[in-house]
Amino acid sequence: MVEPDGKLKKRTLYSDEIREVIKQAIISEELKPGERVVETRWAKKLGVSQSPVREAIRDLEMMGFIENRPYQGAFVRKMDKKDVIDAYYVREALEMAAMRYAVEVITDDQLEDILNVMEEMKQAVKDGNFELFVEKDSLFHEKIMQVSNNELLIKLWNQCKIREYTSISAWISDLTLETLAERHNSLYLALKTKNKEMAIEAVTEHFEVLIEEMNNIS
Amino acid sequence: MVEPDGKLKKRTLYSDEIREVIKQAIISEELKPGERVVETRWAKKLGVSQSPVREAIRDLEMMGFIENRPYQGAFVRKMDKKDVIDAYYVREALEMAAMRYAVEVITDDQLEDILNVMEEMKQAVKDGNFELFVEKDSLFHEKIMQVSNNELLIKLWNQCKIREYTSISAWISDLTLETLAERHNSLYLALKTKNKEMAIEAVTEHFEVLIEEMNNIS
DNA sequence: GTATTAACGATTATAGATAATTTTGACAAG
DNA sequence: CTTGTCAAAATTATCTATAATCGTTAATAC
Repeated sequence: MVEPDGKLKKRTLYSDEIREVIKQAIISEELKPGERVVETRWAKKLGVSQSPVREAIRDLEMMGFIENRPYQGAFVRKMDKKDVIDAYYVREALEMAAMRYAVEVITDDQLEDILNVMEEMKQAVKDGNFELFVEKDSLFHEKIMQVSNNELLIKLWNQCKIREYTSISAWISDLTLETLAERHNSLYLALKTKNKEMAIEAVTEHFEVLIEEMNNIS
Repeated sequence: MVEPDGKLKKRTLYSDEIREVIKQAIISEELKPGERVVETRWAKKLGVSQSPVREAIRDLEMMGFIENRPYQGAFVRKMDKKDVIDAYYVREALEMAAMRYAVEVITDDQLEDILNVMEEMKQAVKDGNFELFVEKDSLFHEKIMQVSNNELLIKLWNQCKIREYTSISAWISDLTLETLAERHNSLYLALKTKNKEMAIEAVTEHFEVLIEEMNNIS
């Protein structure tokens, strides 16, 4: 499988890789909301058979990117304002659960790790690097979730986090990134001081603001 | 497709049906935790091809029944005490979110519906019908979730609810079913009086007790 | 003209066969 | 007795082909 020039040449693509390709197509809006995702088309396009494409589509359905109707096909999920707000409510519940537990068990190493991510996030804002900000923001919350050490919690959280991708770019411009970044301070502070009430307050406020801003778009 | 005797004779099984068959095998412990679920075996056993069995297994993985490792196979998930407690914490978070919203929007019809289910649940206890109790208990909570009108919330809740199946039978005998049934009263009352604080209190207590009892087992 | 049905094309879902990967077990070397 | 190598067996992942289903359009009956 290793060619003379040292490059890897794979015989075929795995369903995981196909999933990522289609996912990127959705995120980049190459595939638009409501549009159909035809198994055979993508199979031909990627030079693979129908089976792994089918699996990829099923995975994307579970992740919330796609809606699947029996014998009718798969469609890129349309996400309206309510969907996004609903997702925020769920995320609030899950991150609240994580934080309540995290303040009791977080280690110094984990605290430092999270602080670093927050600094990188602020730097990304200063540099005006939107992509990097989104990545670091996501990582910041992910680190907190991981402290909870609750596999199921993390799994579900990942499923509702996804829904941001397609919407965030639409409204982020109306906010100053700085404000968003600064808001993570209180989350970090609650963890650092191991203050449960502050943690609850911080999460509540974090999402109140996000939901509020989402409501003001229309 | 309809035979002379009037029975339906299907050409083949759909993956959904296969999923249910395997799920039942897991719940009934015909397939034990840790045991392997071999695609080709089940295909032969059910007289279908590998494809729909594979899909069924993937679905069961998403539902938390099965653990899948690439090129190694699928195994019935082992569920230890921590897994069950973790699931309770997540359920608490999700049901809390649902209740907070439900008290504000619940209609009289929905209230009556929930009351009826609660009565049926208590009746099942009186009759000593364990299976029916579990079904009604599940339905009770499901109805509350539905009031929230948050699709994502319901979807995730369904995923963590599943984890009870395999564990509940192991410890339920140590509790009086009556106590369990009675505990739903405060949940209903909070909804009826549309009292947010009472709702929060009720959910918190409900799961505190469940988690406590889970901890007191082995 | 409208409603109902039949046939077609496109696509999904499954079947049957092949390729890729891991696991197992026998055997040899240390 | 342990470790490592190799081939065979078992199983997963994918490929190709076929069957089932849906949506549409055209034809027919009323």
